[in-house]
Amino acid sequence: MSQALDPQLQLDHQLCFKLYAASRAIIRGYRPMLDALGLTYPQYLAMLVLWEWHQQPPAQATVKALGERLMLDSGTLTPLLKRLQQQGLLLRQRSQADEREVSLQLTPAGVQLREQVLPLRQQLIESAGLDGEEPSALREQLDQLLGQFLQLRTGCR
Amino acid sequence: MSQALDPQLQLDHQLCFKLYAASRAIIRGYRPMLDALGLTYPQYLAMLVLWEWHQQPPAQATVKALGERLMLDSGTLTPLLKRLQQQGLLLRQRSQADEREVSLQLTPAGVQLREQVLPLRQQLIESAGLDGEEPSALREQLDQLLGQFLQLRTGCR
DNA sequence: TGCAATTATATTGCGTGCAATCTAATTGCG
DNA sequence: CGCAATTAGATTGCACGCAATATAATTGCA
Repeated sequence: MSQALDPQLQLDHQLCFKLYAASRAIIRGYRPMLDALGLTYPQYLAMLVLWEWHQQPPAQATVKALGERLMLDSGTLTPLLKRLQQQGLLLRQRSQADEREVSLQLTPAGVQLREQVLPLRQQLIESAGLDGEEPSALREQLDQLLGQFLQLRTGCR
Repeated sequence: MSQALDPQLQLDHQLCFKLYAASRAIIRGYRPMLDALGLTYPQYLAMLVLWEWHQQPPAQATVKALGERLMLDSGTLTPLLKRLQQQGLLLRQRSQADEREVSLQLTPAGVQLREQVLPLRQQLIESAGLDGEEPSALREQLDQLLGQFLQLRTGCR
């Protein structure tokens, strides 16, 4: 009696939903680790970049550069970075050369926090039953997909 | 002079970041379509489920059932559904049999909105250069990944 | 039957995402 | 040089996500 469902519009066929759900599920999985670090998930991503920059300083360690790396804008980053600063993990200061820019640098506490991550991360990977090699194919496909959508964006300009 | 970066903690090696970024990029891509429909992305997902239910009514068309389908809780869904109701797309009413439950049903306007989706969606797919077949492998891998993380959750209980 | 445990939803609070707007600094062109 | 255009951040407003808590209805067990 009921009509066949249009597969185009079935939730379970939507790649977008799979991505959305998988992303949230993984972030949920990170929660024990992040709670131990006292960070939210996007704060953790920002710290990953700042830790990289600490080891290999980039030309400009600014809010803009961080935004490009994480694909987030200042509307998201400004309050997020203020919270990390309040936690004593980093400093935000206007650069003298160009006062429009705000340069970011880790405090010693910010640098030190990194040492807590690796063991927690190992624990997370083990409890999730991921061996770390497995998801590389998935990662490549996501890169490709992301590339397509970024081209779309750029192509629209 | 600079040390080698620990690949474990490089942002670009994090599957979680790829998923997070890809999910947001795709949602950005949906924006023109969603603006035309007057829906946000999670509202659109909710409507996808309600349209399915309209064609194949489930045992219980409740907030709880919707939450299980979308993996969202009432803290997210209650205000979202209130907004859809304000837009005249659905009705929320306590069920007589069990007054704890709130049953959901589309209004005629809610049912009709579906007809606007298919052409807009076709347009989106074309402009993104996706032929619709391509992402099926990715979808399966995401399913697998999601399954792993859900097992993790369930296993913890 | 009575009352504790469970269940479904609602509410509150906080931290994003992101569009839109604002401000201040810098650039670049006539 | 002077001024319009651009650029980097900050701010505002709105809608999620989600943890924590509250409330009301239902279940189930002694």
